[in-house]
Amino acid sequence: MQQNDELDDRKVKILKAIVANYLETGEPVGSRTISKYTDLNLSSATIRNEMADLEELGYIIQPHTSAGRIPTDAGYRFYVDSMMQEKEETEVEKGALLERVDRLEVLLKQVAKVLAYNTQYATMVTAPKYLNKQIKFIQLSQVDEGQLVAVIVVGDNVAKNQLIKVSRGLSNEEVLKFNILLNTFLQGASLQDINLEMMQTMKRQAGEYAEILEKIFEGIIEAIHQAEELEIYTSGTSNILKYSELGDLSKTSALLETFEDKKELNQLIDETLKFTDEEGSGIQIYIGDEAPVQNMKDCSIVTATYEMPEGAKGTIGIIGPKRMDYKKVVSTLKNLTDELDAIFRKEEKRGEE
Amino acid sequence: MQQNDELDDRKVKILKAIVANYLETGEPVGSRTISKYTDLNLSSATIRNEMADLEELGYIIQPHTSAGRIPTDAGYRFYVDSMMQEKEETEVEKGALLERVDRLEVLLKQVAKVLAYNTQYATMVTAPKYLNKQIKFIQLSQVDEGQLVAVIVVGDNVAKNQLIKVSRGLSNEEVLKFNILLNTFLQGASLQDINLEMMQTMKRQAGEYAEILEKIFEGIIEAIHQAEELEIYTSGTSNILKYSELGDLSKTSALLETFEDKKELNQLIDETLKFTDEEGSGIQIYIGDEAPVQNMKDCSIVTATYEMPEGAKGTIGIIGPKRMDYKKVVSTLKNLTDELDAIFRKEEKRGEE
DNA sequence: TGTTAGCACTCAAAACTTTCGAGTGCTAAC
DNA sequence: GTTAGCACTCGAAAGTTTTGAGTGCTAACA
Repeated sequence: MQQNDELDDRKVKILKAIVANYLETGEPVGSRTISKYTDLNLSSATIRNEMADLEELGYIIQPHTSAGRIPTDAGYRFYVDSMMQEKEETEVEKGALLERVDRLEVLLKQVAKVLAYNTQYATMVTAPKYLNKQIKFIQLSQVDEGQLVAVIVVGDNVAKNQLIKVSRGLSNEEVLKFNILLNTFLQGASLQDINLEMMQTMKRQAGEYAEILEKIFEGIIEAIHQAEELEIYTSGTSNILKYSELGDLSKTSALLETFEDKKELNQLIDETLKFTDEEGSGIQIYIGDEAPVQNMKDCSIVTATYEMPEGAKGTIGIIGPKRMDYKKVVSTLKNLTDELDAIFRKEEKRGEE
Repeated sequence: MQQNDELDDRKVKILKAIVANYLETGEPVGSRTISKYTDLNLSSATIRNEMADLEELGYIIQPHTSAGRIPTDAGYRFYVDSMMQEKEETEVEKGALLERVDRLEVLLKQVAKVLAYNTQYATMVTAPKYLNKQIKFIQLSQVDEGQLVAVIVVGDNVAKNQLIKVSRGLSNEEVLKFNILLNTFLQGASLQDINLEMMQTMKRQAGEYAEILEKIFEGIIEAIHQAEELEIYTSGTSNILKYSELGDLSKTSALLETFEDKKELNQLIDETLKFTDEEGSGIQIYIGDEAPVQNMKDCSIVTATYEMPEGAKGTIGIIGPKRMDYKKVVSTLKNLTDELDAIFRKEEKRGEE
């Protein structure tokens, strides 16, 4: 059992018992309950004394006189920390969670869904963040008289196309010339290389085709966006209703909006990716005020990081009430990232054959 | 003023007043209120008699003895019908709702957002449903050693690409051969033409490249999906909390799920597109049980159809409480579709230059 | 000195009661 | 046909009582 500067073994045991009990029941827990709940064989009076100490130390609090105690954020934090140290692998039914799917997008949506279903909380999953953002390939082709398609491959995995309408058909020769121009300037260019000056130079050289070029640029800019801006998939947002202490409608509403808008979730993801190297498991827990998103101050967030063979990293997170089943959530999350890793490794092998 | 088989002018006037008043206040409306509210100059007692008749006819109902009356679905329906007949153009602030954007997807997301913001209800917008679903163009190119990209253009507006990893690089010649094979079989093919038999034949001809072909097929299948399966953009779902008679958490939750899952919304869209040709305005209103989606039985739905120059049609809808500001919603919706139409027309001209 | 039994006290939640008033239906008179 | 008047209904709001879980303190005990 871990030691703590201010907590002796007995207090630790009692605190844990309080938090565990509160997680289970959701009711403030009283001294008598703990007296029976633990194997300490202490009377309720003794527990009361200890509880008074724990309250003074800021780990638990009384919602009102004559009620039991509930954990403060610090109390939750203590509980979670010691839980993570113990690392007792709570076995959750494993495997077969994910169907085999081919497209990353579909897979990730499924991950979010499965996780939401298993935990009954709101979940989010981000696509992996690619690091290599060079333009690898760019090609213009004629679909038919008056319509062109530009294909741009950015980095290792993002391909983007842009349909372009033109007033007249181009000859094969013209298309070829165009492709040479594009490749000369853009192939291998890193995205920040593409600036206004370069665009101007290209336009000059393109002469009468400047207009088409303009549209291709649009396509490129979008491809950049897609490569940079993380896709975020959410699921189970309606679960928020189930745990949000109903009554405070405006907070619930704000939280739902955060999920709909998704922009704010980026903050959360940046935060998680920052810490991902340090710890092995890559699992992080934010309790209450620790959350980097304002609207989640009343929630707890558990996140995990997964990694693709190429090194791209993504985040999986669940957002629930502070009073959540941390053990189950953590182990479910672990399983899921393991499964993901397995799928990616298989995928890689398949590609190499 | 319209005539009705069972309602004389006075009853019509009273019914309308009841509905209008209830929409405003949300409170059951009593006889005294109506007596003052209308210009009929009748005492509350007379109104009471009329109200008793209207109740018997099923247009209004008393939530409990000693309360005022509220409209039934039939009452709402009557009100909405006569409102739509009158066609009084309630002027809502017009124009400048939509920023100019280039990509359809971005535009439609914005439409959903703007509408949600203006009405404070939940909204959904679908991408236009294209009718022409032939494969128009298909091309394979080599990105680099070991990676190919296949581009498939379906119909007029959907381009799809698929990255394909292969174990060895292909020569230019090989790529060329491949393209000839693909185009021979697939170009101009309507999507239902592509069947197992065709795939088998192609695979035989492809010989050692069968594996690559397999992946291209995957890409095609996805392109089909994307062309067929409507993208649905939703916004303002958190507004549901604001009007859902709070207390019935499970219904609210179910409704939120419907919006998250989106699959069920398809039913609604199919329904709206069916009726779109008949009426000029293309605006339809579903009240309560009229809704084709189970979870919306307690809501009203107002939908409008917009049309792209090529004839593709899409749906815009708002989902709110039965007690919604129909006039405002209808005119906002009209404005928005008008604006959309304008944008598309401009777009078309731009392309033709 | 740490533990415990006992007791007075607190206070939210639940259950019950009272009051209030908006609204009704009916009847009789205009 | 319309209206004034009146007894009646019943939900909502406000107030009251009861209940019981839980506390803190004190005094006694090992």
